[in-house]
Amino acid sequence: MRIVGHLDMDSFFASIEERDNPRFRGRPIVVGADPENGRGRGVVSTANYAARAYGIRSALPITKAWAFSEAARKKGLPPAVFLGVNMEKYAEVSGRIREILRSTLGGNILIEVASVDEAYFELPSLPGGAHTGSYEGAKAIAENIKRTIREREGLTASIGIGPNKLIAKIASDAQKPDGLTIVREGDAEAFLEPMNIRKIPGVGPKTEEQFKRLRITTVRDAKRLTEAALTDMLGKWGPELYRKLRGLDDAPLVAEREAKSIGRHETFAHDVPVTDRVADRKTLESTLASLADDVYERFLAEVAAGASFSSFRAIALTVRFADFTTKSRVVTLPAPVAASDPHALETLKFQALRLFMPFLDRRENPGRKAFRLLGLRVEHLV
DNA sequence: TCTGGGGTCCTAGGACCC
DNA sequence: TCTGGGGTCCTAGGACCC
Repeated sequence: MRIVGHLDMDSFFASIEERDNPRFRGRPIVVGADPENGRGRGVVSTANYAARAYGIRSALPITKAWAFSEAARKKGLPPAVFLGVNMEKYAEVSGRIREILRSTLGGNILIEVASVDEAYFELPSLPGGAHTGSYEGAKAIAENIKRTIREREGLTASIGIGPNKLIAKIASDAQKPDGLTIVREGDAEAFLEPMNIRKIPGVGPKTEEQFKRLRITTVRDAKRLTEAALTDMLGKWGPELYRKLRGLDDAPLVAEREAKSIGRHETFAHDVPVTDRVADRKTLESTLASLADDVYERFLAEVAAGASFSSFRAIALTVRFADFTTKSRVVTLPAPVAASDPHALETLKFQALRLFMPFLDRRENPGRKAFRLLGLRVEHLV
């Protein structure tokens, strides 16, 4: 038997901003793109619970968030406060929370940092299957973590405890915010059955749509399907989902994740047309160059910080057109480019440009569509 | 009301080799 | 005289997650 915990910070970015800006305390707060009075480009990153009451949530277009806020204002409610994403600050807080986890849990408890605002931990079990811990013990640990985060950071977190990562993660979401949900092994199936199929990590809009056509909305409904039927439907993911629907998951915690690629992409404030105008060409080329600078800088920083890789072998370019169609082009180089190579950045810029040039051309861009986004990524890190 | 930016993983087809 | 089977690498696209 395993005992796994999942810690999930509550509306992390927005909560940090609310904490750091006392004048916004209690107000709806939206962290994300600049709304530019309703004409902004981009989406909501995080909304606090007051903003969610207006219908504002993560991934919502910022224009729509603005409209919701305006609608509330016209009803005499406080409008939302819109703030940009200060990733450096959030990463710092994230690091301190990681330290709280480590010090609270002690040395022999495995921790997996899953993202800037999520982490798993697992209580050690003995080879025979007996357990050094218990669900009661896990509950005390979770309460201690939550209390310490509240005292030291002034933030709330939700924690789920279960027999595996899957159940722990779904449990942490079950009673947000400031929740603590414990699901014992024998209760896992009953816990999942009434839930919407979308609660299973890995089931997104497309899979949901496939299920809808079969009149399936809940986990209980989906359990009607045999493993073979799910495999026909979803390929390799089918058997995995078959087990997840039954609360089964043996994925181990991974203490140290290493990057497999490093990239950056940028949406233009206004689409850049394909013209012969020098200014437009300059915008495209200088954007590519600055993407390359950033990617290379971050790649170097990773290497310097002791990553297991020290070179890249592939370069990928992403182009998104005004109509949102997206194309990618990858080149795998004959030999890896080392971080120490004095021409590494030059190579990156040259290859980026080489991959991009055809998109200015009728062959790769017959409609002469304007560019919405450019992206650059180094892959195949070795 | 048009749809960010950082990623991971999977699929499928073609080239190429034995 | 029309076509095998296994394996690897590469490329493009898409689903999904936070």
